[in-house]
Amino acid sequence: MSSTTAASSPTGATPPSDVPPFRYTGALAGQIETRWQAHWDERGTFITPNPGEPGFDGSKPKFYCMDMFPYPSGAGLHVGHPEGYTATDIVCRYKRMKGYRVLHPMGWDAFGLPAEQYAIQTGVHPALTTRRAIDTFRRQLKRFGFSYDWSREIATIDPDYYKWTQWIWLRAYNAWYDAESRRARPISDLIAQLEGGDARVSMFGEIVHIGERANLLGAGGMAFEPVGTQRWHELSAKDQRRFIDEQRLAYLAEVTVNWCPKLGTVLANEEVIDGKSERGGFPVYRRPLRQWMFRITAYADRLLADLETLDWPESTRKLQTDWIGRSEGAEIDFPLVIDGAQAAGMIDELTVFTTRPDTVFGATYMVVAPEHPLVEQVLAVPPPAEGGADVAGIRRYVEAARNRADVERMAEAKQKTGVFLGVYVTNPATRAKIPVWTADYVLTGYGTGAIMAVPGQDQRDWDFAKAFGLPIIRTVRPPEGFEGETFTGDGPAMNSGFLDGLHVAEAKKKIVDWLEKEGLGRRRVNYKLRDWLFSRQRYWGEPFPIVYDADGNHYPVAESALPVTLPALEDYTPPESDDPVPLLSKATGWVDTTAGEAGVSPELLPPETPVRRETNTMPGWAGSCWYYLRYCDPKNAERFCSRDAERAWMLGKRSAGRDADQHAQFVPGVHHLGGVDLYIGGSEHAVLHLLYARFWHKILFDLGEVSTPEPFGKLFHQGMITSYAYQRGDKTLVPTDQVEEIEEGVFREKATRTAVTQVVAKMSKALKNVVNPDDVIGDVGADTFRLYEMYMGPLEATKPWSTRDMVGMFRFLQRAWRLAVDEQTGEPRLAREPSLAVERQLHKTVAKVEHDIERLALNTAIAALIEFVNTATKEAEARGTHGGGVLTKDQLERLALVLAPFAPHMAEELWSRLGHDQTLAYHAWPVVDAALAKDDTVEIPVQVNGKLRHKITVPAGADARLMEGAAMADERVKAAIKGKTVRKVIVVPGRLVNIVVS
RNA sequence: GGGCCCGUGGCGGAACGGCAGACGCAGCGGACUUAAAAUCCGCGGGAGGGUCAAACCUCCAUGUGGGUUCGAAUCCCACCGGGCCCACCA
Repeated sequence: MSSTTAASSPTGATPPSDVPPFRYTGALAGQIETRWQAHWDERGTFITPNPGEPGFDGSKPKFYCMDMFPYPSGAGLHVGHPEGYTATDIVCRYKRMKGYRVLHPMGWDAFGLPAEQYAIQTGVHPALTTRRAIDTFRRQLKRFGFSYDWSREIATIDPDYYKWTQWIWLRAYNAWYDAESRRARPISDLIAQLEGGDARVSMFGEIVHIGERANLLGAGGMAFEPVGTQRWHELSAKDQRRFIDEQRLAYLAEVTVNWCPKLGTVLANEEVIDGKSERGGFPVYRRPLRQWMFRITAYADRLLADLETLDWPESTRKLQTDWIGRSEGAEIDFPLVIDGAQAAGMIDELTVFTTRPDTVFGATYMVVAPEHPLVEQVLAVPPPAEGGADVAGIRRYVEAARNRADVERMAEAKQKTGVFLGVYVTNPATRAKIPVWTADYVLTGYGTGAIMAVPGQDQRDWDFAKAFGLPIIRTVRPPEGFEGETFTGDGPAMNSGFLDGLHVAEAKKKIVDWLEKEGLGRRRVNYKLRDWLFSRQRYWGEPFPIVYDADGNHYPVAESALPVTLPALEDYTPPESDDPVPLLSKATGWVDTTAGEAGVSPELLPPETPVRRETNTMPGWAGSCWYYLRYCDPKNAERFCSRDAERAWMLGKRSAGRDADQHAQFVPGVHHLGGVDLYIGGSEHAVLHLLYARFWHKILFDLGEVSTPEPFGKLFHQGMITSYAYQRGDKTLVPTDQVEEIEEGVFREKATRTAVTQVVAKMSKALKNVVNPDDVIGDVGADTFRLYEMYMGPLEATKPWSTRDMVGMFRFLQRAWRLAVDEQTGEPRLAREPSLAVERQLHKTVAKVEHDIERLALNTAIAALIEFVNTATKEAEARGTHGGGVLTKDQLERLALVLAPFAPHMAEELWSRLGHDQTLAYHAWPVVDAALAKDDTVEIPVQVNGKLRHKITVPAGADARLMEGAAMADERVKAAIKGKTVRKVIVVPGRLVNIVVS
């Protein structure tokens, strides 16, 4: 018996000899469960055929139901894992009985840092430790009796799997985003356009379509022969190559990265929390580095717009919306005041993005990010030292800003820092000459990396202006008596020339119209979302299918040569360096090869060409971006997923309503939103995984590889399972094993005998309040465990684990068992005649369970089952049928069927004891007789002035007149309204009567 | 600093704007037992009245204070408390 379940466990001890042989004990539950699990495994009960395979029935509606696959850690499952898994299992088992063909797979998100860090310590290959962890997870999951199709099991570390991860990446590498048609297209289309002369290249490296309206920056709507563009054939081969490489959806770029020396890798913005690494909490520094990027920004508008079409939690849609961060505003050009010589190609104007163009009259200075090109230019060609420009000071500031960890920057966030660059621009509205500063409160990645500072209307600018004595001009009149600093509310414009008197909205419109007319600016939508940094310096990830020649040009590995397999290393210790060095560079024999060996197409490079492999690897998110597609066809060697299989499982008719997919039909070739029908996982993935996967899916959709625009039609987050913990007066937590309960609800710390209070906290090893699922199942069985976790509360809620409470679910199963099975003989207990009351209750229960499963209210569904069992048990008591049964065979069968999604092992056992030799997994769900599910008469509360006075009993279908009459005729109601004037009578048929008197 | 969510018995939680506390745990009482465990049955928000005991009756109760409504745990506003997320995004 384990230490985690209290001594009060009903079943843990060896049963004494007087326990009936067929009593439902933990031991019997264990026998029943392992027997049925073996049965399902041997018969392949939950193996799901694909189109073209025997047993596939395309006439059934599809239901694709998926869990977020786990990272198999060495520690094994914790109680949080089975929460979501049990919920999906219940829904899947229910849907099968409802006649759906159900796809319910499981796999492993197996690349990741812990295995690599373990390898650094021990030298054991991560593949080995990961395989072991997977075996443990699989064994543990099977013990829960989840109805996964294990024949579809995948792991992201399988070369057969990551071959296709690399393949999809190559598809993105060989694609570009066509802004005209708003979709990704093969890059060969772009080359054909350029070669055919339909498009040109602007001096800013943008594509200009001939005959279309030019989208050239500052071109002012020019058509035909745009100035400053070049014909494709006028470009050198090198420039052509560079241009094409810059257009790719997966592209290489020198970017400022988040470098984490402790982890020995760079991190995506999403992986940096408060300037520290999400994993480990180590400091993160900014470094310029040449890295693989994903052009997710090209999809910002579609990722935003399509959120509306998804049946997702509101909170998650909002998180993604905020992350994408759309804001409408304008770009405004501020020409540089040029005093000295200006060489060709030098910056001569500063363009800023602002959401408040109406405040441009109040722009008294400018700020650029320390990484802004203007800073480089100032350092290279120092301006005249007018106004105290100090080149050495600028250099010092910029260096410091770059090398400072983000944590430090944030700690200092309130204290504004910056230096004057010694240059000026002209405010296009006021024609005033205003100074340009650099400061780290302006971020390089957002907008243009430069701002116009309006201290009167922006608190950050106000703080900066105060710190450096810069002028402040209010451009919106604050309300009477306003005593704050910056005023950000609405009000009439002031000090703003022709805008004066206009409120913010009109002022914005007027100024942008003016700017556009004058060619000084333009309307602009800006997104917070930045391109996705996709390189990591780790070992345990997917290698890129890329090599470099001696000149540093990159070449893709041909699709036919995939996968590029990860080499083994002798030593996993990261290279000693202050700068990011990929771990794979240690595999010198693998890194240095030839184009032919690496599998580069001979059309791109002669096979003997010496090449160096890309040594960065893909981040942990890569494998999870498309695993739901691989499940559809996990063994396909020709394609990541056959088109038939993809359509069979992803394409489905869905309408917007939550429960509206009940009668969905699979119609080949018809275009619906579709995707996974139910995806359950933690809300910690609300932005990262779920945004990345949507992005990959849209690329595949654009390239014609998948048939739906979104991967996950319906998403649901299960809540966290927490635990009780104990808190001292100073709010520190005491490990659970150092606390004793001295009386009901009163706790104290054993060592000090001081009182502690019970609080709810995350389970943690340090607090000694971690529950091991294996122990619990060993005591009470998987069915009880499943019921307990689903009964704890609403699926989405955070709930504390309480082992003590589990006995309730065990007792329920025991009562259900005793209702059906003779504890002495093991024979079914059958009634000859059904009780009408019990029959009615059964219909009600089936209806309630059905309704609740559809809305994922599994706790109340179980409550309904308990009520039925209690009703039937009482009926048995009343009849005195201790030896015989109270339920007929038919009723017991229906009980087994509705119990099956929740406690599948017991349900199968009952089903087989009732004489069936086939599994109930695909048996039809019991039909509800609506007439029987309703009572003949109902009790109706009668209120007087909204206060409950009495109850009356009326026929179920009673109309308002009948109800009012019955209420008025009731003696007690008469007494309550005696001597008063009835003003109004409100009757809600079937619900209540309210008599308003005075 | 901004945003979102949540406050209901001793505990977990029920409750399309319509009987607050379903169901479970813990507790109490009883049955069975030499006894205990297990099991089964019953009782259960608070205060007061009523009764041998019940039934029953009255008032107060969903963090606090307002509001909307015939009627509010539910909708709106403010505050208090707890949690989560984002955070110099111009």
